This record gives sequence, C-alpha cells and structure tokens, in this order.
Amino acid sequence: MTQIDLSTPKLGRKRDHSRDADILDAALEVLAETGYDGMTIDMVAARAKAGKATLYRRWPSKAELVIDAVACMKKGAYSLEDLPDTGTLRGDLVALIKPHSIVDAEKKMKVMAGLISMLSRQPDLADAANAAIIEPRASVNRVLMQRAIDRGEISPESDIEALALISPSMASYRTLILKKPVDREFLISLIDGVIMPAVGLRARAS
Amino acid sequence: MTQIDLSTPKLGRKRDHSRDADILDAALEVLAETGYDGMTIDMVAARAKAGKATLYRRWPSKAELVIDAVACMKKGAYSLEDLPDTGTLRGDLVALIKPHSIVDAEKKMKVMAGLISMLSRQPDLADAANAAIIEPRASVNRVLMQRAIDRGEISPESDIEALALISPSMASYRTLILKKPVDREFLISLIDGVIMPAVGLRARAS
DNA sequence: TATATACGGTACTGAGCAGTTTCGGAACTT
DNA sequence: AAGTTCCGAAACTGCTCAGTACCGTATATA
Repeated sequence: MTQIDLSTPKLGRKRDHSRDADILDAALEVLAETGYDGMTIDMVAARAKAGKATLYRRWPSKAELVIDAVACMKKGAYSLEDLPDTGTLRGDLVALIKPHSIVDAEKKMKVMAGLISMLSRQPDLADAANAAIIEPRASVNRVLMQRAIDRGEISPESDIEALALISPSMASYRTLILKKPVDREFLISLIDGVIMPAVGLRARAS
Repeated sequence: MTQIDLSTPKLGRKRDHSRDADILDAALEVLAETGYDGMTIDMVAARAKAGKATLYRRWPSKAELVIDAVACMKKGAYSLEDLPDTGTLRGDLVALIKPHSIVDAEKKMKVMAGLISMLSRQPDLADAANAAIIEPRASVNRVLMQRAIDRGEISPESDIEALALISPSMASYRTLILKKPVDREFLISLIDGVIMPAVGLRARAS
C-alpha cells in the first residue's frame, strides 16, 4: 500500500515482488515475538533471508513496513459467505471453534500485543490492526446473531453490537494481559456462560 | 518492594523517602504517555524534579522502577467494605460509575497500554499489572453479583467469574485497541445490553 | 555485448538512551 | 565545627539500532 515506486523503472533487473510476502510474513513473526520496539530491521531481513537494503528499497521506514504487514494479515480472514449454518446460534458459534482458527487467532493476538504501544502514536495503524485482527471476528459474530434474530431464535432487542465484541475482547484481554491460553474450553464457557444467557437461551439448546 | 537498601546508613544526610511517591507517580505519568520503551529515566527524573542519579540510588534499573510504580498503583483501589448497596444489582453496578472512577480507570488503562509489550518479557510485571489494574474492578463486580445471588435476585447458576470480567475486559479492549473513550454511556450500555440480560434481568429493573 | 537496475552482504554514520561518574552544595550526626 | 551521606545537575561511556553507502553478483533491456 505504502510501497516505494518512484517512476520509470524500464531497464535493468526487475524487482521481485514475489518476495514481498515473505518479507511481510517475517515482519509479522518478529513483531509477534519481540514487539514493535524490540523488532529490528536486521531481524526481519535475516528471517526473510534478504538484505537490509532490499527492505529499504521497498518500504521507506520501519513504521511503513509494519503497517503494510499488518494490513496484509487481513487476507485469510473468514469470508462472510461460507459461515457455518447449523440452524441454532449456539451450534454456529461452536462450529467457529476449530483448531485452525484458534491457532490463527493466537498468532494475530501476539501481533496485536506487539503493536499496542504503537497504536497511540500511529492512529492509522490502530485502524489497520483493528480491521485485520478484531473486526473480522466481530463481524462473523454479528452475522450469526442477526441470522438468529431473523429466524426468531432470539429476541430482536438483543444488543448485537455489544455481544459480538464479547469474544474478541475477552480473548484479547486473556491473551494480552492475563497471558492465559484462549482454548476451546474457554471459548465454550464464554458462549454458555455469557452469550447464550444474554440472548435468553439456555446452554443445552444445542 | 525491590528498593536498594544495602546495610548501615548511620551518619550523614538521610534519604528522603517522601520523594519516592513523587518519583513513582512521575514514572506512571511518563509510562502512560509514552509506553515502557519510549520512556526514559531522564524523563522521569525531570518530571519528578529529581536527578537521574537519585533514581538509580533507589532502584537498580528502569525495569525495577516500573514494577514498583505499577505495584504502588494498587493503593487507592476500592475497599471491598464501602461498596454501594442499593438493593438491586443494576443499581449497584450503576452506582460504581462515578466521574472519579472513570478518570481513574482511564489513567490506569493508559498505563496498561504502555506495559503490554513488557508483559511477556517480565511475567511478574504481568501479575503486578493485573493485580493493580484489572483485578480490583473484577473483584468488586464479583462481590456485587454474589450479593445479588444471596438475596435471590439472580440465578445462582450465573457464571459470576466470566461476567465479572466483562466490564474490565471490554473497557481495556476499547481503550487499548479501539482508542475510544470508556464513558458513562458505554458502561451503561454494557450493563443493560450484556450483564443484565445475561443474569436474566431486564434493564428497567430499578 | 553494453548498460541499467535489483539482489544479498557488510561496513558505516548519527542519534538516542541505560547506566556511571563527578561535582558543588545541602542536611544530618557527633 | 568536622565528618558523612544525600541531593540535583551535567558530563561521560558503551551499546543498540534506523537508515545509508558501497561492494560484487545476478538479471533484465536494447
């Protein structure tokens, strides 16, 4: 998005943009492991098996590289089309809990942890992080709950906006601050102990 | 807690420990404004109108100073004795929302934001931060909900443990990631849109 | 083939900062 | 008063790191 591209590269060797993804992935890894301030350009270059100069040929600064890396995380999120549709809200919510999605969410949360300190200094990064990490999950919850309203399973008065944010925010709190794992058990207890009661359903309603 | 104090200071000028609080407060301010990595000892010393050497005479390192500063935040928290007792759960929860407590919580959250990146490197800091910032509020919620169960207002099956964490975690999510204010309106909507429905009460109850 | 550009690698520059030292003065003990 | 320790201020040391410059090599155009 914020790549360097100042005019007329006609002659000579062309930039190998297929490496961009490797570099951005390496940046995300280092970001998750050390945080923004602990992350160095040399670490990222080494991880991507690239030269430091190569990174600076493509991004003007460390900050821009990180912003691009975070924005790129957005890909691979849930597509709103192929969501589970089990017929019940609880069934849908539980169906979202898959080993793959747990690991993916954990990775994203570690990236988020590394970004927090930057968010107040770079407001656009806050937007990018929210759009890439939190919003996709909240959005899925909103859709599933709206479906439940449409089919008459839960009250249309339910505060979808607030309820959709519960699992992302509880998960981020648990990862960022408590440093405890967000596992299947925790997510189920959230569904049965908070979400289901809040929409007026009992847990056993499959 | 981790202060320097190696033996036998008998003669000469005595260390003025009344300044400790000023220095720790200054550290918290800088921490909230710039985050751990952006914070420098010189900033803290200047803010506290103290010499840098004075800080190093009292704490062995920047990390120890911060740990002490965070631990000191714990004071000033709610005492579990003088909690509101309005007779209804909603009344109690709403009574907790006072201008003072909002400002106080906001300040603490900004400190937390500055600490996040450190928490994985310093596990004891994670405990201190949780004990000083999150736990006091969660603890209050637990007590109020337990009272509601005891007086038969809500079901004893309510998942107090999870519900007590909702407002702290939603507030931290909102501050740390969304960068939106945690104001009275938001807290009320949390009570009426999530907590009350989840314990089986309607919002208008008191 | 000649020219131009990207590549990985390494060395360099300049700034910022944790932590130390030094100093003149102030405060306490005897 | 003499001796001791603390104080704030400022200079200093050593290291890390963002960003730049340069190298020999690889790959593209003409």
